[in-house]
Amino acid sequence: MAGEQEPGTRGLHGTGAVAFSTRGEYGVRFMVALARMDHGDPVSLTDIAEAEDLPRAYLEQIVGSLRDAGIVDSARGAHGGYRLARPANEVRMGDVLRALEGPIVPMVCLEGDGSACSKSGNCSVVQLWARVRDSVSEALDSFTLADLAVPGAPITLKGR
Amino acid sequence: MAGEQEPGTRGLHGTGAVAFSTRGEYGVRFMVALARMDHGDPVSLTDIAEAEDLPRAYLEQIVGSLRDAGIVDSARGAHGGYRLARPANEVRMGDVLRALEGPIVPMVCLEGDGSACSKSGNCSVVQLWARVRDSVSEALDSFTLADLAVPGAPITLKGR
DNA sequence: CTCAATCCCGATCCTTCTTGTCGGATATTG
DNA sequence: CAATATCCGACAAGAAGGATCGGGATTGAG
Repeated sequence: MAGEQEPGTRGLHGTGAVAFSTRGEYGVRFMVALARMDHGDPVSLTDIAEAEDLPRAYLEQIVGSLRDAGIVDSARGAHGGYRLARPANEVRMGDVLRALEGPIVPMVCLEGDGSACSKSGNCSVVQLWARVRDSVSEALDSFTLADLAVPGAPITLKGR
Repeated sequence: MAGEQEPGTRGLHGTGAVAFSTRGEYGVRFMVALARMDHGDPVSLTDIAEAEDLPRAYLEQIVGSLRDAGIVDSARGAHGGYRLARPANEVRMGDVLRALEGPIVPMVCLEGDGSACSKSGNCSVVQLWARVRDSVSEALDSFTLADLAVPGAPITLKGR
């Protein structure tokens, strides 16, 4: 019996700036668990939710984003469940996080094509936000799912 | 002139993940404006709020954090206002953002000394979040206020 | 065919955070 | 003292986050 969780009990994840929400946390934990449990047959959401002690119904919503992004495949019906759409070492964590949380956009003025900023062109501050955005993307993409799913493996750093 | 702004109208800044709030945006814009206007005498909040078209009362709260962090000095009374506590080229933007938004903590398990994570030690995912945190800090600290406050923007088209 | 196991999907709900506003207290200058 | 500022705490509307719920659609097994 995974203890019932009350709504809005947890608050935001990460007390300060640049925080990912539980979508990011739960989704990543789901992916890691799936990568470990995926041996060919689909793994059911219930199994993963229990293994990771996550609210099943909520996780269902989150995994929908991963499916829509083509990161996992789903199979309906009895003995259905989820599988990795690609080998774990071909799944960049940046793709996972972007699917879960949307684009990495630290400030409005970087949205879309950048036309949102009225003073585009002579605004020097935008370079700061752009640098942050690129740094986060690089950091996330320097990990693959395989890096996180292997139990005892030392993390080998790529890039940088 | 400065049109009244209604509460909660704007929403979060940055549509996706890793977004800074308006505290970060307004605070940085305040700092840049102050750096440009600071010629020895204190600059009043009203002047800066008007120049940047920001809600004055709200900005007042935000600037309080900068004062508490020792990033700006304040002078009360007539002809009072704010001054940079240090030269602009000694003010790292990381310090500014941390003062405004709190510590850079992408995920709860990194809070404080890291003891918040129950499975600390054998959790490989924490390294992902730590990398993100460090990347953001480095990116922010690679800029000083002087980099942003210079009038001729760095990368815009070069005039003469 | 029926049934159980699953994924799928929309609606709803409560809480917390964000984004302000307001009114007054306090300090400083002239 | 009067004018000008910063300082400070309380409060409020709205958005976003974090889930729960109920049912619908699919599939495999007996």
